[in-house]
Amino acid sequence: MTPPPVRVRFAPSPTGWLHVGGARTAYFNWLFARKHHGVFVLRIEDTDADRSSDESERGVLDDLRWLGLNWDEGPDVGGPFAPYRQSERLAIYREHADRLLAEGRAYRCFCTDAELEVRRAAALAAGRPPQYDGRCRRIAREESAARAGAGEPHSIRFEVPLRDWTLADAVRGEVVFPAGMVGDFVLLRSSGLPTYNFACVVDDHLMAISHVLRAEEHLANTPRQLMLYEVFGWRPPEFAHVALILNADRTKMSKREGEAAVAVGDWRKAGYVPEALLAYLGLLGFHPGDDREVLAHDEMTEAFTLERLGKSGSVFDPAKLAWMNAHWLHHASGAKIRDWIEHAGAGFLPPAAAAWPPATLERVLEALRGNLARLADLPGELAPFLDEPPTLEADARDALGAPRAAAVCAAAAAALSTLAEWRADAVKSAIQSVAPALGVKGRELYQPVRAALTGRTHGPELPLVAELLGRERSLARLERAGAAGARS
RNA sequence: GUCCCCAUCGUCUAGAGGCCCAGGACACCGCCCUUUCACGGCGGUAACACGGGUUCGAAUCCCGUUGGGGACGCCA
Repeated sequence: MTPPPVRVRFAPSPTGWLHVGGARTAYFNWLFARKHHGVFVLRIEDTDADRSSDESERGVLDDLRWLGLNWDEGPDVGGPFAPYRQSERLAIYREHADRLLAEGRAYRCFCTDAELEVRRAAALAAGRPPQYDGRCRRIAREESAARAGAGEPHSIRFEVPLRDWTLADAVRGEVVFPAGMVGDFVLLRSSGLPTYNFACVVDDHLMAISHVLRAEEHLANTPRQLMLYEVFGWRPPEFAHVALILNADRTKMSKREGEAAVAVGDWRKAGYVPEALLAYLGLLGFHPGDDREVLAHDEMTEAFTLERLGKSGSVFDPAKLAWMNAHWLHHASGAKIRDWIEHAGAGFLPPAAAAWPPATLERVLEALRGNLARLADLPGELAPFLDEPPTLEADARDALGAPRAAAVCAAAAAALSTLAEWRADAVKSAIQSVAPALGVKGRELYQPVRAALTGRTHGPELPLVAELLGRERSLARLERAGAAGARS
């Protein structure tokens, strides 16, 4: 028997922003699809009418696009199993619920929220599992139909078979859920909207999903889903439950005071690049099997297997993410960084720099990349190339105030003004040529020059900076520093 | 409370009975490179939760304890 084609899905609920845990789940699914030349489906689980919003859906899709996790089928691009928004599939769920009702595998429940809440609280207080007691099971079919016909609000509950359920999970192995673990659960709410477990199973089956990779918090849902696959006579997909991403105190990662940002959008706004975020996330709970610590998408695709997913939760470490981001920036070409700026939102690039010819911008970015940890550092690092005169930092003011600083700058300006060609190597020799006459070298020579040229005492290699600054600006800045010293 | 899951350096992890008095990465600390900040290179501190088994031999297998987490909803 040939295995079914690989079809995986990411199924966010549009009730907020995209969470880094969701991003990782989406990434794993995307990788798995790529690896097996399968299909990556995006399905919107907007069955919680109160909490779902169009704005949130747009935000989640936008973050996924920013991450570069493109989907083959979804609400915006369509596909053979459309629609991909659960709120547009209500008739399908109703039809399947009716089928179970007719077959006697489900029943109408007329209990109200208030009643259920009271019983839940009582059960908890008495130390019993807070599950539904199944009382509406006993309502006769005729009475049930009559009450429904009279318009009495009701939900449809699944009649849970009392037996053990075994899940063969790709990550956890065989997991047995003992009988009685779950009570009769709701399939269709009184509002007509389906619940998660029901809609999920119906859709996964109808959309021919072959593998479900999702967070471990859904592990306990799986027996419910297995029950539904069985009553419908459907073959369940393969399941792989990925361990959670945790806060520093090892609780499930959530937005809290003093914790790392959980929203993908927050990292985006902070100037992180999508490849770096995914490279970091991809190694939380997954290991490629060798000592590589930074993997690009192609390498991850190649390495990715369900067997190499870990079982225990992983604490999210912002310091390592920061390192990962800096690493990507340090190794990127100027063109790549320009790409990121364009793609990640142009907000990080000062307008004056955006107006440069692309080639100029790329050269400057390539010179600066070693000093960039985040795209948000761009305005600061570009400032010496934009401000005229450059803003003097405190250290730079001190460097220019040093005994021979003004003389060095004046001499450097004189030497540089004779250069035939304005290139980094020539600039370097010219600067060095003034050293013997003034009796300075090393820091004493370079620091005043750097301070005069950039307003700072640190930054990329000095001759390169001078080359990028250009002859006019460099000479003007050095002459100004030299003259300032002469006056004092 | 009940059920399920998990347990190696501070953190991410390698490790599928001898290759491990435990390897890599981040962070931290030294040193080197360097005009500076970074980058890079070299080195260092730092872990098998505990107790019983099984075995010639256990981080690795089994049992228990402890700890942590997740789930138990007309949320997903």
